[in-house]
Amino acid sequence: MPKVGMDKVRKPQLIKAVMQVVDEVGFHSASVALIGRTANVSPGIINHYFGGKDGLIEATMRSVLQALSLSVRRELAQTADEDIVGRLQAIVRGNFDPHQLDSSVVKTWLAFWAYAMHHPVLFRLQHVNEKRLLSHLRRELKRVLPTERADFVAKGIAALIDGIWLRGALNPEGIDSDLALAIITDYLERQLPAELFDLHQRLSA
Amino acid sequence: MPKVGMDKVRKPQLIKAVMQVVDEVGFHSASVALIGRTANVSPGIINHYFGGKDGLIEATMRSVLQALSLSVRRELAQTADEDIVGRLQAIVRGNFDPHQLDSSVVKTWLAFWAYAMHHPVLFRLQHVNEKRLLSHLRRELKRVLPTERADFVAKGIAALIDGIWLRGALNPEGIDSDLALAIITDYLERQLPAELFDLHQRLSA
Amino acid sequence: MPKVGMDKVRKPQLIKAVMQVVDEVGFHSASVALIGRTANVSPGIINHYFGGKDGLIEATMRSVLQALSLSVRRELAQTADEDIVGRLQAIVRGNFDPHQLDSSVVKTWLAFWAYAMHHPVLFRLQHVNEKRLLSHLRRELKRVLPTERADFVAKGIAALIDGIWLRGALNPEGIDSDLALAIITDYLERQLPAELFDLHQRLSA
Amino acid sequence: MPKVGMDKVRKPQLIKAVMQVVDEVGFHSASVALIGRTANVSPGIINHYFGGKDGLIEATMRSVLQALSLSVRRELAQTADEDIVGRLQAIVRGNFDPHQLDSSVVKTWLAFWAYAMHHPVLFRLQHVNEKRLLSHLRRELKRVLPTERADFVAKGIAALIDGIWLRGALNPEGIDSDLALAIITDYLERQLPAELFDLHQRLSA
DNA sequence: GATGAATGAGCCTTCATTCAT
DNA sequence: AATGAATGAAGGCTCATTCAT
Repeated sequence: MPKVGMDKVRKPQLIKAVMQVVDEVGFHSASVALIGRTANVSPGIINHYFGGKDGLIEATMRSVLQALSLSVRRELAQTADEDIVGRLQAIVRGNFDPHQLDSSVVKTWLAFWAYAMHHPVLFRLQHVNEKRLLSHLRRELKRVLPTERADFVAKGIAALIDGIWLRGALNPEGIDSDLALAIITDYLERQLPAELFDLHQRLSA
Repeated sequence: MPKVGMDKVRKPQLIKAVMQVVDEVGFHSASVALIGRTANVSPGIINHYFGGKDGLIEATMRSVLQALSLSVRRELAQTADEDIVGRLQAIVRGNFDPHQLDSSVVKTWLAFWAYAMHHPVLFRLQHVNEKRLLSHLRRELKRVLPTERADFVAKGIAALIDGIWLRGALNPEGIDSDLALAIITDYLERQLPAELFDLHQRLSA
Repeated sequence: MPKVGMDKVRKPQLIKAVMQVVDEVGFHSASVALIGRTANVSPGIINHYFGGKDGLIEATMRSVLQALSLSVRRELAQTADEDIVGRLQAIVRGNFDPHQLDSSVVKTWLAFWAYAMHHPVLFRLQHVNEKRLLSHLRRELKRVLPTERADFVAKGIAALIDGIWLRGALNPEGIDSDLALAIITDYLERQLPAELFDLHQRLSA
Repeated sequence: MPKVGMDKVRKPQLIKAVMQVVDEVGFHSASVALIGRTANVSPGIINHYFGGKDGLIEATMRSVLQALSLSVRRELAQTADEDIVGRLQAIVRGNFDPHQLDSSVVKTWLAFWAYAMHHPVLFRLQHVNEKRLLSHLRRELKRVLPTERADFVAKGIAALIDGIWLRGALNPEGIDSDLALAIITDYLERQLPAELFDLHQRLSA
């Protein structure tokens, strides 16, 4: 009697194990045997569900990307459409979601970037993700800035998000999401009309 | 007597080969056999000069870090001490030196970050490097901003530098150093007194 | 489900292959590749079962030691407790058991000794073995000789056993176990009271 | 101006280094690089003087064999021809010469035996050595015992010599040459006419 | 669906040997 | 005579993958 729907159980279980192993020993030491042991399954099963190690790696990367995308969309969904400052901050908060700051997720991201450089599928995935952040930011900024300026500021905010994230990831003290929000809000205050902040104040109250 | 002083020739030759291989096939496929072949030497020589693959990797990382440090110092040396804006821009230019934007260097940096997470020696090296950027920025900013504010702005600039660099590295179109300078100069203009820019104008003329 | 209980099959199979290879090409040429080929398994399996070549070597040495110990105990078990001469001869016969004279076993012993000098674990194993022979001999001799004399004679018999064995191992004509028994029995006749031999005669009849 | 007669200096120097290295790290870890370093010469020189590692090993073995032969001959030369017991003891003393009990010599012997099993040249050398001991013993014994008996006793003495030597080599407490002489003298007393010992007493006085 | 024994290619490393100097 | 840089084959080991159960 074969258990049905084991996909739903095994796949996330293994993806989580990959991140845990990457956290503990690094991507370069993440063997199928170790991942299997961490997930309490046999190494052979990875082939069964993912068609090989590469499939598992790819699925893990997709999972990380989706989690980020979900975080941002969840934050945006909770913010009024008129509150442009709030929406920009929501995008920032989504990128600094506690889950994204988890050690295993952070290390998986770092490994992901290095790995993606030589893996067309992952590279494209990552590029889509990168453009999505920019597109989210631009959408809001265009409502209050000329297109060209909106592009410019969007790139600034995106750089601040990724830069703060990266520097925190490489720092023993970790990522300080409050400081991230403070730096980026300060940036916004100097780029956007003051009225938007008054509006934001009123809507948040 | 055998050839002497080959250290000076072989070590840079092998370090360069590492970066070339990382560029071509990725860090995870950079075997000593391939590195040796790329450098036109036998694989065994790596042990002779670096005591093993790890020694070569470490030496490569140190080389990359030193090159960056040198770029920044070179740019700073060419800028007048009174020209605070110019000095901040020099730091930015140093970080976006053409050599740092070379594909093989970019990929080595990415690999370096992921690898350093699980390699205490490299982690410390990388951390020193990270703090140095902040310290360079802070030194200039403190001359015109209150300490606390200088710290805050230094973190912003550092984040912009690393963020723009990272996003460019992950982008098929590469890193646009002119745009980087524009974004960061724009940031500075909104953080620093206008007189500093007038002074900069005069000194650069 | 995969085949279970292969330990019981593979381990002795590989240990036997080690001895065969040592016999054929010598300890210094016994590579895991050759051992694997001899056992008709892949070289990787040695890691699976023994954790590495050293583990296999160690297991082989233990096996050789245990076989010797077993031979002696088997011979002793077949001899009446009162028949002291018979028991001493049983110990000798155990040491010259046909299995111990097999070319592959002989060469493994020789390699073992040289190797054990620089391998603490094996050295201790070998030392325990060496003391056990002495202890077996002493136990019987003390029943008919003063303690000090029993010690002295035990050392003589042990030396004769090992000396005859060694000289036979290094001799193209091999080990002559009948001669061994004759030489040692002659030694005993000159060290022990004649009545013991009369008793032995009667009990053997 | 090439130095002449360096053979006389370099060869013994390297042979000694082999034994020292075998003592320190074991035969299986005695690389030419390590031997060269120990002898304070470059690794390449081994080829120059011995035509390769094997030549050096072979020369070392020959050296060990010759030293033993010399020890025995030296002891015999100091003993009166009529003193048969004394001459037999001289042979024993030669075999337990302090130089033969040196740790590096002991370990070289052990390695030698294991290695000789698969090296025809060394095997023959070692066999000649083995026969020489027997022949020395037999020559003396035949003067007082029937041929067949002399053969038998010679084998007993040879076995005692090698057995005591081997057991001492494998024992952390080392080889006790006084005990060796005591055990073998005891053996002789029970195999040879008492008058020979009286004669020995008188001649030694 | 799941196991883990088994494979064999590929890795890093060691090492005897060669050779330009 | 002597060096030691350089080679490249061979070693032990790791690991993704396969497959009988």
